[in-house]
Amino acid sequence: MLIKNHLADLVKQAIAAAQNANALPAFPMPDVFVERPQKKEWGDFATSAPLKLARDAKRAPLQIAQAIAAHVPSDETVAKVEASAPGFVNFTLSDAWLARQVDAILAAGARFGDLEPPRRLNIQVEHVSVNPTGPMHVGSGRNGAIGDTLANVLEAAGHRVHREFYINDNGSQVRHLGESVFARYAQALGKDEKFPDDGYQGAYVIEMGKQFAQEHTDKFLQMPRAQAVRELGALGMKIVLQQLRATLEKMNVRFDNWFSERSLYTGGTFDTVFKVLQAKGLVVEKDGAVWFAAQELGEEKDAVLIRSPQVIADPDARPTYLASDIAYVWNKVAVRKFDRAIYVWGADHHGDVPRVLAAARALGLDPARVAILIYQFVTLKRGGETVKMSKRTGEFVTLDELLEEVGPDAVRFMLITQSANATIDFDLDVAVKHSDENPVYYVQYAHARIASILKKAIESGVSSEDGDVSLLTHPAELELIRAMLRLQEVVELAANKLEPHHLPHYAIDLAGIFHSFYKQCRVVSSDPADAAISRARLKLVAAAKNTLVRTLNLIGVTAPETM
RNA sequence: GUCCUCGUAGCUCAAUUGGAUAGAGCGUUGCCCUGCGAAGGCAAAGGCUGUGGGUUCGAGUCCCGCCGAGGACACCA
Repeated sequence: MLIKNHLADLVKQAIAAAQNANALPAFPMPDVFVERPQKKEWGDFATSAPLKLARDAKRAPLQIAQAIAAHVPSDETVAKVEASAPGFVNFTLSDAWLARQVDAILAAGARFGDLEPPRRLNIQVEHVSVNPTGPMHVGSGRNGAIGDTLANVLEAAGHRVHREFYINDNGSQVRHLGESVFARYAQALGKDEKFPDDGYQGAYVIEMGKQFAQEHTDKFLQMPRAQAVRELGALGMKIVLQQLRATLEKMNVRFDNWFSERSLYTGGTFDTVFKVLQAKGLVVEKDGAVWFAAQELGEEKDAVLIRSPQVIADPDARPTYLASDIAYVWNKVAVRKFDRAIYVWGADHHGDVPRVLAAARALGLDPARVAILIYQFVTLKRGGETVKMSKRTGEFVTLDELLEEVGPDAVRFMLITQSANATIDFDLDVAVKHSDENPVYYVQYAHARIASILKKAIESGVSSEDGDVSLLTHPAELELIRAMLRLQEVVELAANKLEPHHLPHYAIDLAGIFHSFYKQCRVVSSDPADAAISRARLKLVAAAKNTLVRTLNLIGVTAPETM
């Protein structure tokens, strides 16, 4: 159980006890929240409950705080309870209890920081899901960093998590890719084929054209053009998907499943949801197209589900992305029965959120089971100027290039450190030049330092065996323990609010507190008189390493032994 | 024009259901390595939280107006 929840219980007990003793008047038991105060003088935890109770209790807040403080039952975790103006109750944790937590952290090992949720949920995190038409750009990298870290955190919070990449293999983008590959392929064979105006101009398409010309000679020129475009598009997409997978793995992003959009049609899911919507009168035909009557559900306007034959000749290509999205949400929630389906979408899709949620409602799905996390864009700057990015023109900095220049750990850390709803301004010159000063190295350095201490201890024949943690009484030692114990709260916060950015901030804090401890407290000592404290501190340092490793793993970056 | 996100130290960003004197990193200035990794520590300077109102015991956080940045408003995805 989280300490703050335990303390909240103590506060409730104190309120009841104070009421029994007539120190407080009768009023219904409120919800009590305990939080971290800003100042050390205010202890480890505080509650502002007295301020909130003032009205109901018809007493001055400070008076209520004093009554509560006086009736908090004694508890092994708490050393001091104080009422403080204007109406807080402050808790200071017991030094002895804190010291004991070092053994607890070591015992928890790789599972330290895990929570036990009231109910273990099946959660799907679908993220990245970039069109498989070319190399990833940095924005999609942000998507992957957010999605994967979130998935890690939800697992730590005690849930079962399924990571999925949604392959847009049914849209016009893939057709454009096929057209582009076809043109490059024909050109590679010396044919004067016009490159489509809206084609993908990147060099990777030229490469594919050459490759296919070599592998298949003129096979695709011998078949009907439409068929060749389709088959080359499929081949091209396969290659792009392999590249995407490779790029994502560099960033430590992996998926349990790669889900085909097309399968929503071939597998009959779309037909099913279409009939459900039809039965509810939410499907209308207009101007030759089939529309989703979103207005009936309070949305601003209707949206096309299936385009008219006049606009798109190929029947397979007529459904819009919205048609797929509706079938997909049904597949996630109704068919695969995920308790929660989390989407990670870029800001350019935020306008689609209400329609998907409306569709979920229309299909009788609980909208609370669907969460769509929107993140803002990443803008790159180089030489003081914004780097414009467009896949069509092929002018963009790829994620691969960034990973190459800056390094996977730094990229992932930077993409996750900022809250999703803030845009990221990424100065490439600075990122490359000052990469040594990236916060991720600050954290990793703390880890490497600990690894070095542990190595030194082995060389010096000092062991943590039988280390007595009750000897850990130095303020810097206790400060470090306090910092380690915050991990669970950070996991809870990040999981509840779907805000993975809290993790790197915590990691920086923890590393800083470790560095400060290191400066103040000698761990491995050659003085025989220090033998006992050395053993205890080795335990402390091992616990700190455990905590750093866990935090870095959650963020998805490595914890190097040496740097 | 309507909607979404954002505006906090010189720069990049935090700030846990609205809580106490708004915090880090980088940069700047000054200290600290002849015992565990100086990719480090300690200290200083730096703020009317874009702006004007409002809500209340209390607002960076909630509401309204204005200014500024990015995004969305297709039979594109």
